[in-house]
Amino acid sequence: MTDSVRNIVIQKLADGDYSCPKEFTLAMFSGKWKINIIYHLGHEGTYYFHEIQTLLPNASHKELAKKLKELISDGLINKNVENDGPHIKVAYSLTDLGKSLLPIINEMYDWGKNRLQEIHMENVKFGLGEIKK
Amino acid sequence: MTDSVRNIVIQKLADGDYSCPKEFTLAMFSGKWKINIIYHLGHEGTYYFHEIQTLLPNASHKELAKKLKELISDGLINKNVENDGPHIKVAYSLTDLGKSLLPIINEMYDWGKNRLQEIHMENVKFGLGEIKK
DNA sequence: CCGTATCCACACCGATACTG
DNA sequence: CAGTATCGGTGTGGATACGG
Repeated sequence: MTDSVRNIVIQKLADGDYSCPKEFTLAMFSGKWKINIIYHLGHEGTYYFHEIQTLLPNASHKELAKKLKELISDGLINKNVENDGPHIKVAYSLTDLGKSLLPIINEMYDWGKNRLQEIHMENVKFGLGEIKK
Repeated sequence: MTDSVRNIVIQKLADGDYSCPKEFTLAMFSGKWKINIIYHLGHEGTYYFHEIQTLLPNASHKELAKKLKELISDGLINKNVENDGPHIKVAYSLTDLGKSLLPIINEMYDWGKNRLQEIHMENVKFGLGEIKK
């Protein structure tokens, strides 16, 4: 998904418009890969940038960096630069604010899992001709 | 926000890829105005198309119709056409599946409300110079 | 190793207008 | 009243490359 909600919300805040709390929350994790980043950091702890890359192999280097930057500016994750030898390693982890989002994301996970199972079963039945509908 | 998650998820389903339940759920209500539509229908019941238009005055006629159509095809809302006199009235309401999404949206509302209050207070304090940071 | 810039394709969404 | 088509501006995100 894209991210236009986030820009709209940012604009609203700049205008002193504090309406629509649910859109604000949605803006936190809509935007490609964000919900996955939060989920992984929430369930498995700290990751280095290159580790996140391997966790999300389809995410481009550029977008990952961009989304991590946005998550930082939204206060959801921390960044920690380690000067480890010749190269730099950057560690990311959830802030307390980021952690407070986990219950919602977990609920989304559960809802989606149930719904996907339903759809899958419907498709199988449909494919076998057991349901005409 | 935009809607590309939804297309990605639809594509995944077509490919038999049932991974990433949280992205699937996210795809249900990301897309401009969708979360507001679900919220209103969930809290206040059935609305006619033109009523939804007045509830969301900034939403264009076209996008509203499009998003409602998507919500129907996702199984979240029902459509009911009434032949009421010279003109047609179309009533929309949540399905049981749509209702099952309300706890998540309500949690998003609460999280956003709290967070917006925090931000607002920080800004006020910052504006008054009470916090340097 | 990590961040950012450029270029480009494409999807979204608004305004508008036309149909039933 | 409700749905759809067209056109055009704009934002998103991928590939690639360069800088720190």
